[in-house]
Amino acid sequence: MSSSYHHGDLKAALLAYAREQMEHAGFDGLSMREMAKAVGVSHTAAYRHFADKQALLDVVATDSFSELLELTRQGAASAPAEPRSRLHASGMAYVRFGLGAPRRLAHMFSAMDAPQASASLRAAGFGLFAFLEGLVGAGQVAGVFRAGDTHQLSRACWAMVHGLATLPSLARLAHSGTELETGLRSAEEALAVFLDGLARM
Amino acid sequence: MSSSYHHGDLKAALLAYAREQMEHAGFDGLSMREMAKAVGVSHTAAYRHFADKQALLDVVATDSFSELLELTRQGAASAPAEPRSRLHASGMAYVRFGLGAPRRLAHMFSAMDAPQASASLRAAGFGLFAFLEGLVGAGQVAGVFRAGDTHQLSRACWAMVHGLATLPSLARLAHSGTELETGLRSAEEALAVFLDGLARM
DNA sequence: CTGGAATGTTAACGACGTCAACATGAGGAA
DNA sequence: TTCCTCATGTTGACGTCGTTAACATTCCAG
Repeated sequence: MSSSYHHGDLKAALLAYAREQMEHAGFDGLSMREMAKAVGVSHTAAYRHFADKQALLDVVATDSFSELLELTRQGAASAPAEPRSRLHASGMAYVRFGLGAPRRLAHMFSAMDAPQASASLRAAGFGLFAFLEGLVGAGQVAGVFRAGDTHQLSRACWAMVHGLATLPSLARLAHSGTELETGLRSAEEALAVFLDGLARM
Repeated sequence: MSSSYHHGDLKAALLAYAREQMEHAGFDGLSMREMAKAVGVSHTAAYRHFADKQALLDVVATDSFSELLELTRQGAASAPAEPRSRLHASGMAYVRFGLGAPRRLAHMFSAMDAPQASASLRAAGFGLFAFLEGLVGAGQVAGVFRAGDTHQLSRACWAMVHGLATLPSLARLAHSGTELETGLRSAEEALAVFLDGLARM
């Protein structure tokens, strides 16, 4: 029967495995050879679909940016149609993503600030920022956010949210119990502080 | 003469080289073998001073936490003796460190959230947080910061600052010119927003 | 002065990323 | 159908890496 000399959908299988294992892998943990074996194919098979390891991981990062954009969009959409609530909701969606997939989030950014980052990866990251900038700008137009350079304020906002999503390594350090719940409660409070500052004075 | 069978201060030389090269190294770039060669010693010599590569990098991270604590301390000390100014100054010192050594900062946190992180590494990270928490608490006692769980507020504060220090990968993405200057200006504004929110209402 | 203890070297092993050469199969052209 | 071609997968090899074991050299305490 030789059910499979050709795997059928090797590319997708590799991406799925990489995305899933990225959290469990100790450091870089996942090697080309191990991924190939896990998917039931011989090492170097992946090279028919990806130029090298970096290219594969870049695609994971790109897809993850799209996923995160979608999550923040849904967050905003499911909130009251009012700037502060929308920004809050999409920020919390971002934080939830980060708490659920911390290593993947870290990888997304470490992949993006590499000089060889692909155009599509950069575009995906920029798309996420653009969405956020739209939310901030809308609040300014509505007169409920402070005036000022929208780009700068949006960067500040991203930094706040990204810090909250990224930092909970420290929650573990600070002897907290339930990691996820603690992280979310902290994020709620921090965002409130920031948004109070963002409000027009 | 055999000027050097024994290097003299191999441990320090390795740490210095690793700290210095961490920024230039592409990915993990720096290998045990390459570091040994650069320092003028044969591979495996490092194993007389460090259990393994992770141990060496953990020491770099630990030292960097101490360095960062010292910088934030100096920042606070050189500011007007008033809570907001002190918090602002030490936050900016943190951001400056992050803009100057982005990969090292990233490494510090990736090292710390590893399960095998050494006790001294965790202690160094916690010391930095404790210092920040002291600044926030002082502001609350003085009545100029909003009331609330000091621990939570401090986490929020750290997240803000850490995001600002970490994110400028995006500045590059957002077609900014001078990376460092832009990052610092953004950080100034973002911190102002956050601190306005932190102020007692 | 001398014999460990500290430090450094050489040689080797297995795992890794990647390339080149080869094998297999799917699908269109005759 | 038959055959050809190209996409896909495999095997084998090379150089590099982290790490260990066995050996060499130097320092220092007795």
